[in-house]
Amino acid sequence: MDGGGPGAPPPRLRLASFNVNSVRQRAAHVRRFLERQRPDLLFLQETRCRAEEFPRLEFEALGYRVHAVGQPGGRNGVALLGRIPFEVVAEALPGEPEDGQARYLEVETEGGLRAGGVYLPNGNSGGAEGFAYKLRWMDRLIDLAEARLDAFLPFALLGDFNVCPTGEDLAPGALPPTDALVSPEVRARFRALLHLGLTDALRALHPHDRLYTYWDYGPAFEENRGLRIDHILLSPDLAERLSGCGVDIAPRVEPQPSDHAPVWCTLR
DNA sequence: ATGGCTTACCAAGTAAGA
Repeated sequence: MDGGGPGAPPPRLRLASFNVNSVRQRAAHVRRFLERQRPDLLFLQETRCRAEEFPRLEFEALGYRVHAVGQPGGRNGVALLGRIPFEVVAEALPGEPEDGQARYLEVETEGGLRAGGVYLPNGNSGGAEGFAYKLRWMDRLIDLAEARLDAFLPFALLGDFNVCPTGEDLAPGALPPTDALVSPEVRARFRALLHLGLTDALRALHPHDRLYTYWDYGPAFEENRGLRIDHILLSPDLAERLSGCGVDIAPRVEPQPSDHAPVWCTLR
């Protein structure tokens, strides 16, 4: 039923992504999410610890393999928790050898799936150079996605893209029009990813819903003044298999939450 | 249009997040 021999259908997969805003502060939220949803792959962003500081044991106890990519200083950080075997293909986005920021992790799973976890620069800090870094990072991501699609790999990108793709993807007035999350150059680069042939999974299944994945700390959540900045992008063959996709707000309702909520999808 | 939160730095006040 679930994989196996020649001609067998590929197994059903659940993929998810969660910006945790410190995995050491949010380990219990992640554990409850894993227990409830049992994703096959969960990409984390803003883990904010070195790899050796990652609280791997409590996830391994739930049957997950853990691979963390961190950096000194308590910034950034990405990781993968996987219930299926995987091999790490990349621990950084190619194209800028001096880039020491822990923002990308790519794996190949047992079933031949290529999946990349993304923590795209915010672009509002660091002045002009901070914004230029965001644009360069997106150009590098476009180059990488093009190469993966040219190779006809079943390919998925999941993570915090720090982009509201359209005006439908943020509450009215939630951001000033000059913000780096809604800038025309940033949105153009996000569209360039889609034009390569990637599908925005959440919008594919919920084209007109008011869906957010981030709400500022404070009254923003109860007022539903949010942003849709966490995304799952699927190559054409994976998009054909897309059977469900959503935002899980349960971890955002729990005490001491991350400011983001997880996004997930199911592939038949 | 921001920091009114939150976090990591590490012990007081920054910097970053979005």
